[in-house]
Amino acid sequence: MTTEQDRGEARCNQVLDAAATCFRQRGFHGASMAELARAAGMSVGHIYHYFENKEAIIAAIVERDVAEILALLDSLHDEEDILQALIREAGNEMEESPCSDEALQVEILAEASRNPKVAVTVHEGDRRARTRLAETIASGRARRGLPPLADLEARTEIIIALFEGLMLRRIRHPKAVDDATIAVLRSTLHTLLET
Amino acid sequence: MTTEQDRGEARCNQVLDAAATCFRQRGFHGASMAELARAAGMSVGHIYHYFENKEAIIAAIVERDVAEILALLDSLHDEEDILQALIREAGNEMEESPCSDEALQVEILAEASRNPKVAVTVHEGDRRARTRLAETIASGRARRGLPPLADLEARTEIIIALFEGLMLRRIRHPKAVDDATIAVLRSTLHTLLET
DNA sequence: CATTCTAGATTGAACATTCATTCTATTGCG
DNA sequence: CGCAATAGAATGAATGTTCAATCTAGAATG
Repeated sequence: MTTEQDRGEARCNQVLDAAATCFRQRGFHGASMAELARAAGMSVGHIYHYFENKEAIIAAIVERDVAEILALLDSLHDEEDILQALIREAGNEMEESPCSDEALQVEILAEASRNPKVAVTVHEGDRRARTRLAETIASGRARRGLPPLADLEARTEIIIALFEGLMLRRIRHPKAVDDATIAVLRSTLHTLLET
Repeated sequence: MTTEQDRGEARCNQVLDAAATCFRQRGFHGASMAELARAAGMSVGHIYHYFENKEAIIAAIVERDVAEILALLDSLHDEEDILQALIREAGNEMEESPCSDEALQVEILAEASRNPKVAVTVHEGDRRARTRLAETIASGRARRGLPPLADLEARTEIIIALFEGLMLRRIRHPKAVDDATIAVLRSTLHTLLET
């Protein structure tokens, strides 16, 4: 039973991995099921053995994305100095090569703006993410012996906005990365996190 | 001749206004030409009298968007205190009702991430926008008697990231608007613009 | 003035293509 | 052998675009 479940799950992931690639390149509605099938190394008809329809695949991709973001936030708890790790990571994120996930992220947001089911997942995922980030920041400050913030949620919101804006910058201005910009970013985060 | 040009332009704008509405609701590739025609009050075939194909309509919408952003930046020059106007406007933007243009903005970015022609327009528009914003900030500081910034471009980049992130927040967390968040936003912008 | 003509504007059905999904036949495995 | 996994052609619907037919408005004519 476990082996069969594993195999089923592996096949689902095979589809989803392929779907993520196709969706990233072509968008949710530009990528056809035929393309997904090719990329997954599976027949078109067989995809429907694992997913009810294309919309179910889209929903699964969105949920996966939410889970990844939450896992990333979780990993911050392992850092000795959480605040420094956040600041460091922001700069590192900015230096990432542009072939990462902003295309898929933007597609998810575009879909959320017009598909109520996706919007629900995105909103719930966001609620959990910002709660977790707020806790993480509070925890990091406590470790540093800094006083609790009265405006913790507000600062969290602005920090998230900044991170999300940086992602968009990678589409609009892919060459934005330089030392000065990273320095301003880190200084801004320092103000938001450590003062 | 002028009247005919005007009529042609009016008809083009009729199509583009309708297209913007349909694209906002359904996305570039979810909205059909039949829907655009209905919304424009024009026959499907006649749209092709004004635009070569659907892609030309998409391109025109993107260019329109770029022009609007640049016009908005231009209007800042009329302010007595440019820096304060920027800070004030940021808070006002945040308070906007969520039925504004983030859906179309995100769709444009999604398209730019996978359509090279749109990407060129978006990149060029961004280059002009950030140049103009940097000049505006420099001008605002000069009016205040503040010293020029060595890291002007870097600060501009982070400010743009923040504005763009706020737009995404309207999709992910539509209820984010409260006084505390606006206060943090304005404080952050104060640091970036006025110190 | 009424009628006719002409050219441009306009329509929407037709067309060819593509799509998401279904379903029958085949394959693989225990 | 029987059942589950799998393939891919078939299906019906939807799409972007074309094009022949029709409409409209203004000029020309008697």
